[in-house]
Amino acid sequence: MPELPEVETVRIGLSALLPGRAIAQVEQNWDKSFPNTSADVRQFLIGAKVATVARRAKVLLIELDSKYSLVIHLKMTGQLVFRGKSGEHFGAGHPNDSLIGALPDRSTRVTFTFTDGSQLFFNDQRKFGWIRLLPTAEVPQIDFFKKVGPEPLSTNFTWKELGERLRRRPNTNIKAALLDQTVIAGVGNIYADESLWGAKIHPSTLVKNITDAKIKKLYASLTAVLKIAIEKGGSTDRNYVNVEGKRGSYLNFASVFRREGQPCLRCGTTIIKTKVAGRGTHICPRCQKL
DNA sequence: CACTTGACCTGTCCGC
DNA sequence: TGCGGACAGGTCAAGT
Repeated sequence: MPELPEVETVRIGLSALLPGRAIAQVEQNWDKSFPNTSADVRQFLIGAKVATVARRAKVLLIELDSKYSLVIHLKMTGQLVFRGKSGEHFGAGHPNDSLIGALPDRSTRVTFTFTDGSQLFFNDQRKFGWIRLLPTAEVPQIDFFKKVGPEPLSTNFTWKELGERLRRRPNTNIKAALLDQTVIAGVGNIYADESLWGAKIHPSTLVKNITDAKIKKLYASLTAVLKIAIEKGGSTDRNYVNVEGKRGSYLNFASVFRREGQPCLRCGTTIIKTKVAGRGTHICPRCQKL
């Protein structure tokens, strides 16, 4: 589910809510969602205060004042929903806009309760997501962070670097290369399809057959799509919600994702859905030719 | 080694 | 309505 824009939206939400709050209690009903608890919980989690909330790739980092951090991956259906103690409302808009009802519910895997009575719920229908508690200094050493590629929206990420990194996978198709987190961080199925449409590249095109001119276009469309998606609060296809339980609106502005059967916004040709790199893939068959 | 496929899970939707 | 199968936004491990 959540890709870079969705995780960034959650990070922004948590950054406004969590710092300064101290954890009083942690409950879980599915051990695999938060495997390393026991002794660590008591020593470095209970009583610890949230310092900052950061993001790298699709991973959230909640840094505590105990020199430990909560490392969270939402995978396909993870949600982090914050609730004040009864009656207390946080965030913009009406609380009834939340897609999530009373919590905990049947998809709640972990519940963090803060000393002021507020709560953070980790919901995860498919149970693929996870939370780890690690010493903050060791976080960059986990396998995923050692291998993950650069942040596409960082100021020093250029079209040339995108090209160099993509071309380490010359014989695979461009969609699989974009989805490969060791090539570039944070791109998933939605924004791969959106950015390839923007650059008029067929997702099955082998990387070695893509020109520099096309790489430049892809860089421009990818960075633009990610920025717009963050502005729109991400994409809600099925499960994704922000920390208030509300949907993101990017799909109202999407060019191809979930628009099969509808006209291409450039040429009017009907958008089709196929399968590339094992994933549902949306293309304009006229704008994106092999 | 480069690349692709299956597994991890639950829930929903579609065709018979 | 019931039931089987396909599919869903991610990432690893295992397979070719």
